Amino acid sequence: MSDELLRALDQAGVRLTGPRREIAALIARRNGHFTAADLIADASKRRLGVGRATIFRLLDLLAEQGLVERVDLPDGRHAYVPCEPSHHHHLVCVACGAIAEVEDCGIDAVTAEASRRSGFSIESHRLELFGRCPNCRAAN
Amino acid sequence: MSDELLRALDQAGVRLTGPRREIAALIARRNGHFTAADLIADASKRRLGVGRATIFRLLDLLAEQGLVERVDLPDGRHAYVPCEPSHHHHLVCVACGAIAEVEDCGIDAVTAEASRRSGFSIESHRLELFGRCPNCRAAN
DNA sequence: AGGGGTATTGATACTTGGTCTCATTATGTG
DNA sequence: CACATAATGAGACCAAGTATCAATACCCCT
Repeated sequence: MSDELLRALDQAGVRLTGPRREIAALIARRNGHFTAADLIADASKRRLGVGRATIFRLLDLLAEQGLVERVDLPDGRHAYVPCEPSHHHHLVCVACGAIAEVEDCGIDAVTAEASRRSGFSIESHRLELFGRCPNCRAAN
Repeated sequence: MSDELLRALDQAGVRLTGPRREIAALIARRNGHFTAADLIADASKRRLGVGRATIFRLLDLLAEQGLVERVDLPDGRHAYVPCEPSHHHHLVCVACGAIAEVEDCGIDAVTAEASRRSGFSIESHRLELFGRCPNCRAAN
């Protein structure tokens, strides 16, 4: 539900405005990833009268809070996925767009090894995994 | 040198045209990553008369051959990095833009673990590491 | 070496994803 | 309940990339 997003925004000290509530609801009723264009289309379909800019602004805010994250799909498009604010990575189903989160499962060893070999100090990383979710596998 | 890029393009059966040679030379004389805009600026500074579209088209071609790869920088911009065609990942220096390549060093274990936990079958992944190269570390 | 089919080119228009500005409106604090 | 201030929507703008298309340049063939 969108309550969770709204609660977190409230925590963050931003105003809980009408448009923000509406956009949060749009995000909540999608599952898996979505693009900014999806939200814009949803909003205009329902004649919510919220502006393009407001949608992008809310996405920025949510991203700052770690409630949403931007992933770059293999085809070059960008999508946003709602998620927990802790550090983690995403598994994206290339067939249906479903998302799963995986917490760290050994990446640190990889970054340590890369650091050792290259002499770089590593500050951050980005890992995205693409594949097929159990449902889509079952459906062939 | 740009010869390597040109040779590879020749292998791939594309025509070795004047504009392509010139753009390849521009790429070769950069080190580390660059954006399409960088190349466009280079080209116009030297009055090469090559069109915007041609630059993007060559980048596509090079990307198809795996001679160049697109990375998404942490700030959201896109850059291209020249690289070997084998599967690997990039270490990007956030200070100077230098690039190092690391071959697989344990990622497979991570993807296997993620797959086991989530039930997804994993087809591909993208890993980018950001940090500081030895030079920039030395320079504080 | 030269002709010619075809890949490639540059110009330009367009699209997509996102940001900026600014006058108007809504929020929540006191 | 008033008011300072955050947030909004409209629309211009920007950056990165794609599509179209007539003109050009490769390079294969002989």
